[in-house]
Amino acid sequence: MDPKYQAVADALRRDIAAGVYQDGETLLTEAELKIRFGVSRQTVRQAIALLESDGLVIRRRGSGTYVSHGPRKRTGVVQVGVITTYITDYIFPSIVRGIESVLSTENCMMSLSATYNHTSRERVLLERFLESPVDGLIIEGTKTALPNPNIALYEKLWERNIPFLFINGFYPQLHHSTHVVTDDEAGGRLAVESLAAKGHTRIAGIFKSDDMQGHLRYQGFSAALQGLGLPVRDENICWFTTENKLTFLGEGTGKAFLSRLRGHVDALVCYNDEIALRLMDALKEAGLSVPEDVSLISFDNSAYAGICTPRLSSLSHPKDEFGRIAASKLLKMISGEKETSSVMGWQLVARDSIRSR
Amino acid sequence: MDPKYQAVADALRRDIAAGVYQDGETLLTEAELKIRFGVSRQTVRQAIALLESDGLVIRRRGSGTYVSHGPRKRTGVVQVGVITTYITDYIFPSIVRGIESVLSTENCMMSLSATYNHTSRERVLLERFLESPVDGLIIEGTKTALPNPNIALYEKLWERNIPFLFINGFYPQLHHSTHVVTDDEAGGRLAVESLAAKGHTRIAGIFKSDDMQGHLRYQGFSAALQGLGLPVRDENICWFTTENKLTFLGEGTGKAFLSRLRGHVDALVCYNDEIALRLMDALKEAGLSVPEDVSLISFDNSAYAGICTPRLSSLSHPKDEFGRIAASKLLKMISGEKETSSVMGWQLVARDSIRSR
DNA sequence: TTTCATAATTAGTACGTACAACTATGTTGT
DNA sequence: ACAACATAGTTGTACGTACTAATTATGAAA
Repeated sequence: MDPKYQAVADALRRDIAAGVYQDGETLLTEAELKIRFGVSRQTVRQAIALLESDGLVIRRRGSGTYVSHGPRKRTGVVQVGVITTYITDYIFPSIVRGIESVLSTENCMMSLSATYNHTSRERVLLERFLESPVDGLIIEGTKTALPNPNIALYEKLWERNIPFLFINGFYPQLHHSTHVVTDDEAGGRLAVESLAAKGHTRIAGIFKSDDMQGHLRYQGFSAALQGLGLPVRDENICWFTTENKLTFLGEGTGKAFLSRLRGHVDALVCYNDEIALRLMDALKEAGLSVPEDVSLISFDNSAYAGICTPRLSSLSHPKDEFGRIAASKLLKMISGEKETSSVMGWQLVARDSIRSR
Repeated sequence: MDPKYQAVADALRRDIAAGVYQDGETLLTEAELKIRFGVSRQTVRQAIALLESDGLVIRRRGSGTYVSHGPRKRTGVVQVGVITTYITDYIFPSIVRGIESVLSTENCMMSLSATYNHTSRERVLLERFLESPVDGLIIEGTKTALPNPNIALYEKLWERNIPFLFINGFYPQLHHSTHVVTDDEAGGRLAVESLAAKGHTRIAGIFKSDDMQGHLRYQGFSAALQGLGLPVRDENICWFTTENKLTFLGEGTGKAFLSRLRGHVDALVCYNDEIALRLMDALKEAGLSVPEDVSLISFDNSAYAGICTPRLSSLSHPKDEFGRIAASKLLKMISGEKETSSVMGWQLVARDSIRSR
């Protein structure tokens, strides 16, 4: 037979599960329970200790024992999980620094992990965060242009009442999710218009096919071309993916795209600085010089952009600020506030990779 | 004042940490403890309950209370805390990436925080990690050349059986701590010898005064000068700190040091690339050119070193590897193995900042 | 109505006692 | 030599009492 304190704890567990007690309300004092169950106060305390270690109730000296039947328990330190595609490369250090700068002022700890843009890793990470729960998550979507196989896990986060927020890319399948993103469609337009303003008319583009950013930048790109009455040729568009980004310029369609440039194209819109750098190498290899033969514009304004030769003209967004906004938004969500999504604009940082015609 | 059961628990934790009790052996019965501490058996039980929930002891009814002095049970997800001075600047992204690459293959989560080289922040972080415990910690020491005010917290980690490991710098006050560091004394010697090999004899140095790395590099620096029969002049040494690193070259002793260089000094050993870059700016300002007027060698071989003009000759250590070694060592410590410290060597990456005389 | 002091209420700490359940060990009987 | 039993020692459960510390409610005073 179970000991009495076990029996009392079980009875209380059942009551709590059945919803006998309201959420934040105090419904059971030790004195009352002592009478109700006909046991000593010590035994009641022993039972409640079990519930407390399960996180079902919270005891507050002088006040009462509260059923924490619902959302969050906010015990001192707030645990925030951050899932990005990469941690320490490219523009991510800046974003992470922004996030950290906000979290460090609050009483927060940041658990950082990387997906390397693989949904399989995203799945593993989400499962870990579900197993040892956090108070909130900041997530950079993985391959957001493709149907995401981990939607069920995100819905589990919803059920567990763990707030989460997307940065850079999010999943359209998940309705009403909050996100902090750049206005990539507008960015695509701005890139084309910046080139057109310098007299370029034959404009090609390289885009990433598995990210929503790639699709949107392409969308803005082609919309702007149409708006300016410039031709949109399929053969002037080159697509790459996470998996072939290191090699696509040297093989298959990428190689064909490159060899077609001379004489057909004045300017190129690049998905981001990382690819722009690879492209510049490939162009040099092919005997084309930037910006004399081809002008170049890209996205992100990473540290590389100001360093390479020629220096890259690149669209910029405030990366630290980006992280700070995301972090403070998430903290508000954790404390129960509703938050709406933010969309941030791009600004051209003009350098040497665009030539006037 | 702490309640008695807390005091008893703390005393027992200390004893266990100090190795008073053998591992599997039962060494403490409630009756004995009751007499030893002069408290009631209930109070003893309350204390032991704390130890048990920490996994330090195991109670077996009818048998005794056993010190489980060994590895803690690896239940599911392993939480690893990482405390560095900075997260996203300089060489830290590489180190963090190394750590992450190991942790991600195991079932680990990484909680990342930065001290910005302030012991007050180190204190806050350690308190947080004690409050919501992790399975292990990788810590970069803060101002390791100065007496550390948070030693008591580190000893608490010992008592709690939470393994921790230092990288880059550690605290000599903490005996028998494990660390993964570079051989800074040898580095200091190598820097001087590399300059001397190019014919430099009048060699000055800039070092950080609040890190042990600074002291050791200086130690190797001056030992090498003496070994080569070269003069070691105090006025050829410039010290800076975390707090004045942005400004010291423009004021006070730093300014005086700079203005003394011309005509008195052939070559400079710099604490690291970050300071070397600032120095190069200051030298240009002062009308001195590198390497024509002054040769320069520094430490860390950061990404900057290959980019700036002139490109910096810098001592290098494998930063990713550094993080990987630290992480896998910690994981072994978490599973109960004893680990010894590692010291890694430096290798000169020669570029353009050293001129032959 | 606000402010402040006080009382009442509630959980936390600490001690004590008694007995139950279990384990280890030694003793006895076969 | 082996099994059954008894016993001492250990932790677990349960109750009781008394007091402390924190919070909340109350009521008087301003």
